[in-house]
This record gives sequence, structure tokens and C-alpha cells, in this order.
Amino acid sequence: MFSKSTEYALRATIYIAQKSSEENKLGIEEISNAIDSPQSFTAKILQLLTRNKIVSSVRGPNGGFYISEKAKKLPARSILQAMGEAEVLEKCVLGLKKCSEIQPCPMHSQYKSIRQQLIQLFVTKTIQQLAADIKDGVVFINNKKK
Amino acid sequence: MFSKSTEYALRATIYIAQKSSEENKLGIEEISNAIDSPQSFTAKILQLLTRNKIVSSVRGPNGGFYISEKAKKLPARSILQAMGEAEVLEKCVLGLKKCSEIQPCPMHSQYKSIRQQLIQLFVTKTIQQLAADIKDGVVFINNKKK
DNA sequence: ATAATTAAAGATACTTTTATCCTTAATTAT
DNA sequence: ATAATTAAGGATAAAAGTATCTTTAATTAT
Repeated sequence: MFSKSTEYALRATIYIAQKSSEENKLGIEEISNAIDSPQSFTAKILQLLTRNKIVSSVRGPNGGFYISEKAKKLPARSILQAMGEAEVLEKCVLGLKKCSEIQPCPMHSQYKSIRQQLIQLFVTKTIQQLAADIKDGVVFINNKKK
Repeated sequence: MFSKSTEYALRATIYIAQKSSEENKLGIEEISNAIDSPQSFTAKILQLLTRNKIVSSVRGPNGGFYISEKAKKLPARSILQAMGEAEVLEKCVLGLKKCSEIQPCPMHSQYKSIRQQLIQLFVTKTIQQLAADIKDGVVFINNKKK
């Protein structure tokens, strides 16, 4: 559904939201280990998320990444937007540019409710909410064995 | 959601199902024009669909592509399978390899019903059913103006 | 048989995505 | 001030996806 970059972005953001604060920043090594992603590539992605104000960063000793309380309230979709992949949610399944009620593709009438739910999910779920259950071990963010 | 290859594959298959029969085969030029896709690339995709028994083809004069009555009854998912992209439907949104009820990702509980509907759509809708409405102009398969 | 037509197959090229590495800049601690 | 630490930025590379073109093979019509 999403590119690897976006998958890493979602996982990294959720992890940072759960583990960090302005007083306790996380280094790139910890983050990429935690979410099971390639370190240098993840660094690039965090750069992008930082430029797009999803994540905050500080350089130097005791520096690292964190997410402000304000940013934690952003919807998951804002991560997709930062990654330039927000249209995935809206797109026609068959890739038609003008698929709509007026000119529907053969899947439109069935797919539209699914699309609506997808959008709804990414708009209503905040970063904070996604991070909430991790600390209790209710929910996971990597590929490692339980 | 899907790669361009798969989008073209879905559109091409639906178009062929609607327009062709064993007596009236369609050439690659007509098909790629009709679905608004690059001709040579579409030829490659049809090769793949032919090898995978979704589409039938005959070479030589009056040759071309068509879909057997039997193949028309295949679910849309069989096209995804032929294109090697069937896992898209099943995959974890966050890209986790082991996301499941036992080890769910932070989106799992909300996404699972959406995934179920997506799978359901591609499993229950046959190629034939997707093709049905095109001839009435109820539904469209290209990017051209209405 | 020969020529014409059409898809199959193979070679190649371009673009985007994924990934790594090296240098630079900012910040902190000594 | 200097050294150490950490992210930012830039260059580069490998792999996958998208696309085109040329040659070959099969089939039909003459």
C-alpha cells in the first residue's frame, strides 16, 4: 500500500512519540534498531519528517529526535503528507485520473466506502493515539519475535 | 495502492473481457488506446497475463487477445496474483512482517476490517462483473473526457 | 511457397526507490 | 578554545519499476 519510506516514517514517528520527550531525545541508532529499519535510510526519512515539522531534532551531545506535545496531536495522515504520499488514500484503485461519481471506474461504487474508511482512519487517529498502546506491550512496532 | 503495471493489467483485462470473444480478438494497439496506457509496456503486461492464463492470445492475422468464458469468471484477485502483487491486499499497513492478532501493529485493530473488505472485494468481484457495466456507458476505463 | 500480420521474446534505457557513506554544521562537555 | 557527539546535507550506488525498440515465431491470406 505504502512505500517502504512511508512505512518506516510511520513506524519511526510512532516509536518516537511513545519513547521520547523534549528532555529525553532518541538517537538514530536506537530508533532504527527499535523499528527494524536501515539506519542511514531512516536518517534521511527523519530529516524529511523534521523539515515537515512532524518530528523535532537537536544536534550535538544529548541531541536526537523527539516529538512535541503539539505534534503528537497531528493525525497519522500528516505523516503521509510529509512523505508526499497522501494521495494513496484518495486514489482510484485502477489508477484513473478522473475517476469520480460522474465518471466512475468499474470498481468505484464498491471501493468508495473502503476508501472512505481508510481516509477516516488516517484522519482521526493521532500520532499520540497510535503510540499509546506500545508501552503496555499491547501492540508492536518491529519484526522481532515476541 | 497498486503499481502501474497492475493498474494497467486490471484495466486491460476488464476492457478485453468486455469487448472481446474468441471470434473477435483485440490487438495491442486497440487495447492500449482504450485504456490509456503505453503500448509496448502494455504488451509486456499482456504477455504476463497470457502466461498466467488470465488472457488468451493468438498470433498472426486476425490474431490478438481475448478472454475465455471460463477466465471471465475468475475473481479480480487472480489478476493481482498474475502480476505478483496479491500480498498488497493482506499486508500490514506499517509493513510489519509478523503483524497479526497475536502481535498486532498499532493500526491493526482498526485496519483489519478495512483489509477484510478489500480482500472481499477482490475475491468476490469477477472479471465478468467488472466488465459488465462498461458497455452501457455506466462506467469507464480510461482517462479521456466524458 | 510467399508475403503480411500479429503476439512473444529479448535487449536496452530511463526513472524512481531504496540504501549507504562521507563531509559539514550545530551543540555540549571538558 | 578544543574535543566529542549528534543530526543535516550531499554524493553516490544498487535495485526495482517503467518504458521502448528490435528481432523472432506463429498464423493467415494470397
